[in-house]
Amino acid sequence: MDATTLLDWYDIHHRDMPWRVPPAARKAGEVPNPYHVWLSEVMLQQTTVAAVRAYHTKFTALWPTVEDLAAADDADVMAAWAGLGYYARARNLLKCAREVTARGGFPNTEAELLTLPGIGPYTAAAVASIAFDRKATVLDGNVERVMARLHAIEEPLPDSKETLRTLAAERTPDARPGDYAQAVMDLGATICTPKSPACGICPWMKGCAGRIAGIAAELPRKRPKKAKPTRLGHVYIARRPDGATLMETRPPKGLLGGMLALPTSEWTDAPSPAPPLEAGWREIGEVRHTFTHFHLILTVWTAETLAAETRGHWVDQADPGDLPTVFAKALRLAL
DNA sequence: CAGTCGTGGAC
DNA sequence: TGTCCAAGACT
Repeated sequence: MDATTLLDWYDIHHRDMPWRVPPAARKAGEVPNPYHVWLSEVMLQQTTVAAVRAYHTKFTALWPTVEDLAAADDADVMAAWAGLGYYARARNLLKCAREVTARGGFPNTEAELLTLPGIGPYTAAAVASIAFDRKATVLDGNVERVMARLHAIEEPLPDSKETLRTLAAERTPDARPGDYAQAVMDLGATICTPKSPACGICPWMKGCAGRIAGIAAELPRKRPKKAKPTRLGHVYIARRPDGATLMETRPPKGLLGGMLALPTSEWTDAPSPAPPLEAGWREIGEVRHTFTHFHLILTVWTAETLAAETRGHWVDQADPGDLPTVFAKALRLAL
């Protein structure tokens, strides 16, 4: 029921990831690459390991060092991030890479890391511990869940967050803080899962108050969420005879900010007017997509050519892979 | 502080 | 099909 028990479990059940140094290699003196660790932690924010793997591999191949990333074109980085979601992360990733490069490398303390763009309390603790072996307590969704169950905390999130943070800090060991941080999160991801936790094989089952009380699977409690509204709009795919597609770069802030996109109408609660048919627009179907806080239904229109575009620019080889998913869906419908 | 900000997989 | 949710940050 202590950190050593968990580290023993981690030594056996460690999961390989492209950015990780396995515990055996770390004990032999191998040091993590801070750039790889930072990149992985930003990508992993609210995102599954399965989704991150390919993107992490792609990014380190395109930009092997943080200096390479700092020198990249914004549009190339946004295109490479397309499909991973939460695009403010990509914008902050570039800002952070440029700051780190300007100051000659990553800072190696939690407090200094916290001052960088896109690095909040979780990521600062994760990079400090994993990349630099500093004692720091990570508090992510996994750790919140594990602590809530171990101590049978019934107060709902987010009210209980600071209590959970204190409990997590009390358990953090002086030795192997990086491995420990990854071990707690792995425990949450593989054993202490949100639904039907595998308490029977948990290295911390002895003394878990939530398991003993029979309420582990119900924790952590959470305040009810708001319902998602549905918004409606139109998306326009204009193609030239040579195959070029009219696209635009979205404004630098807000939803899908800075991303390459197809032109659309406003997205409203009530249906908006269809485009004038004399302009040659043809309806080819609809696309449904759900964002974090609303559903979206877009009517998809195509036209062979427009006399003169009023906005955007022509892209010769439109690639759905360079677009946020909602636009990739619409483009695939037209192709 | 509560709202904003994506996506795909699990159930 | 709908709901939940994943290694959160920013405003």
